[in-house]
Amino acid sequence: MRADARENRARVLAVARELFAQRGLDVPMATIARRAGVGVATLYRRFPTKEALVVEAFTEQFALCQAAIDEALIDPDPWRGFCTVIEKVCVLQASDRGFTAAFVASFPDLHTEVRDRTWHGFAALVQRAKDSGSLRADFSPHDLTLVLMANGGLASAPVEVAVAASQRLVAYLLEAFRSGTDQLPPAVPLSLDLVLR
Amino acid sequence: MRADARENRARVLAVARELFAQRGLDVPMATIARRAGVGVATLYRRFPTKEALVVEAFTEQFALCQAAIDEALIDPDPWRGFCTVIEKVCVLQASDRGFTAAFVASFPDLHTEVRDRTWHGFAALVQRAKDSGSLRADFSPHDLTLVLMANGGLASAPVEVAVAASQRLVAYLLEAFRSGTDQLPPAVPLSLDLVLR
DNA sequence: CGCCAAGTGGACGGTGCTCTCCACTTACGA
DNA sequence: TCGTAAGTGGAGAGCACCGTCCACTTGGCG
Repeated sequence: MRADARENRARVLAVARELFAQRGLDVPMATIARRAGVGVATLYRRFPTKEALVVEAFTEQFALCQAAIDEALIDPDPWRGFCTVIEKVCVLQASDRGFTAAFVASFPDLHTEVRDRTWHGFAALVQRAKDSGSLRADFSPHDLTLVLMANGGLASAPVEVAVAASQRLVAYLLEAFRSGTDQLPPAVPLSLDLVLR
Repeated sequence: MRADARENRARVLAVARELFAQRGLDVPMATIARRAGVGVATLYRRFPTKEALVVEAFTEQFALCQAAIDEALIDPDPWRGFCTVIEKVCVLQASDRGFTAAFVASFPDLHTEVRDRTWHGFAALVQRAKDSGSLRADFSPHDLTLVLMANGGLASAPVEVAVAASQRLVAYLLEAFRSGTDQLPPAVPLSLDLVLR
């Protein structure tokens, strides 16, 4: 690959990440191209479709999620590990407007590879937290999806507001996850497949 | 207005309500027209713009929200009143895919008239619940918006799933609203203006 | 230095949407 | 029954977007 081409590709990706974060996924490809100082054709040569660009632009964030889980599994305090994961992922989601959309948009592709690993990691985290007595027994791993979807609902607000709101929401939820005095409606098996439509 | 015209108008409105609930607000006007057995022109004659149709289609639901608050203010048990409002509104929102979008889409029009009334009603409800000692003191009326936005995030799932998920989410949140042992991040003044973009 | 594959940009086709225009039809008062 | 204003449907204007095509430019190897 020629040097100038590689540079252009990198610039496109950077611009895409920025615009997706600020304005969500419905930024026109032409806008991204213009802001990156290239023509649309260049953009499409590197990323055959918009979805491809989206996926590539967000793989970094997905890796961060995975890393958060891995790290939490090492934390000697199971409850703190559990909380940290939820807090980290929610901040990530709230501070990047395209995150949720990218997540579902790319799900058919991530397929079982990354997905199952993340899921099992989180399930383990949940079990550890339950065993230590800090997480309520009727918490379901599916509740992670519940949290993600709920938190995603904040994305329509401007970023700083969304982050602040997300922090308060997460604080409320974590408190509810810990105490566990009341009877809950049954857990809903929200595999993200469902969400994907 | 001629009899046949009135009938057509009603049919359009019914179809619109149904389709918006099932599929969200991005149903094409042509689809609504076809399903109602009329041409697009007829539709546009009655509702000069798509937004007008949306607003008209959802005024019923808005009234239901208002009624829920009024009713709750009469409830002798302040905490039960508070819970009922949140539960009712959230179910409404989760079972109708277009609800949230319609809510924000029509906000500039509802303007101060309905809006302030709803807001003051809810604030009163909150105060009552706090005074009775059942609602945590650091709960903010702005947290209603927080709940609405979070609950709105569930709307991308199929309706029955969304309702079930919403019920569990609300149960978690209400528990957190009641107990109130932990320190919270500050409330975020999420006036819906902000959400509107 | 010169060649050419790799790279480029902008015009353009295709699609799907909202809303308008206008020639035609129909309810209904007189 | 008949005239007419109210009502109607469908074609299409206008717009925004995704993705393609092709004549042109340029980096960098030999």
